Amino acid sequence: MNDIKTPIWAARSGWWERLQPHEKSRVASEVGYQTVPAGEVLQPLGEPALHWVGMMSGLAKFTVTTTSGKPLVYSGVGAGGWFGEGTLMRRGVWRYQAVAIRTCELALVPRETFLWLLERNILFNHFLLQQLNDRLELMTLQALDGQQIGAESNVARTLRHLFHPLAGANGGALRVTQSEIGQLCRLSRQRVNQAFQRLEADGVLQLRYGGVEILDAERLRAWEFRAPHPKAAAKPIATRCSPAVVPPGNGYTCAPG
DNA sequence: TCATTAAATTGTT
DNA sequence: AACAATTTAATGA
Repeated sequence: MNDIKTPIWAARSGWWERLQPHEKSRVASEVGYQTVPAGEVLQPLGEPALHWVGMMSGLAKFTVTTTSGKPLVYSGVGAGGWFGEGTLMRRGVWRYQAVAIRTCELALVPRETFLWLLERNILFNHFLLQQLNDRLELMTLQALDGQQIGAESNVARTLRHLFHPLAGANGGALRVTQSEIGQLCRLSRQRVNQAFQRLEADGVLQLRYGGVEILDAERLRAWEFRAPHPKAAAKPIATRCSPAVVPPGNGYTCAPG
């Protein structure tokens, strides 16, 4: 009775070990599986979300359709990642599309099972909070793209987001081509290649054929906030004070030069 | 197991 | 975008 069948995706799921034994057995007995070929959607837009979706293998991009009709890629998910919890929690319909960049093998946890865990297991809730917080930070930083953020920061952020679920597993090896990274952060493959080489020169990763190996996760994270132009970084807001702007005797002093 | 070929991916311009 | 070089995967002897 106590022999719980451990699904093959459990080790890298990030949340399986947080379940009680009887919770594990329910999930293991109710989880479903599906394979989605490259280029097809993982979940039908506009229809009620029926499952919490886990990526056993493959790579997918999240897109929304803008008013101009063109799909806008805003995030991605790789092997070990799970998505759909937001839509499940509000018991809503899919408002975004997940499109398979490569063939994806999915694990599907039924909605009722997910909501059941959500109501009873505090450790499971902590996992979801951490994941939602990660995604919130990811998108907050995306607002800075093209402004004070360089391509290296963009690539570093996308890499961290993708390999986070399986950090530690595979020693940080991530099977993602440079072209696929380009799709996820809307950069040309060439620019991604350039960014990769700079990151490799800094020692944060090792380039491999068809993937990368993360060597230093902390330094990779530091790249997310590095300014693109070191020269123009140290510019004070005001270098000179004019008497017309700051009248004398108000307590302010003017910095020389 | 090895050699040959095609396909995929990378690095460069 | 185009090109050459490199790596992997597939095939058959």
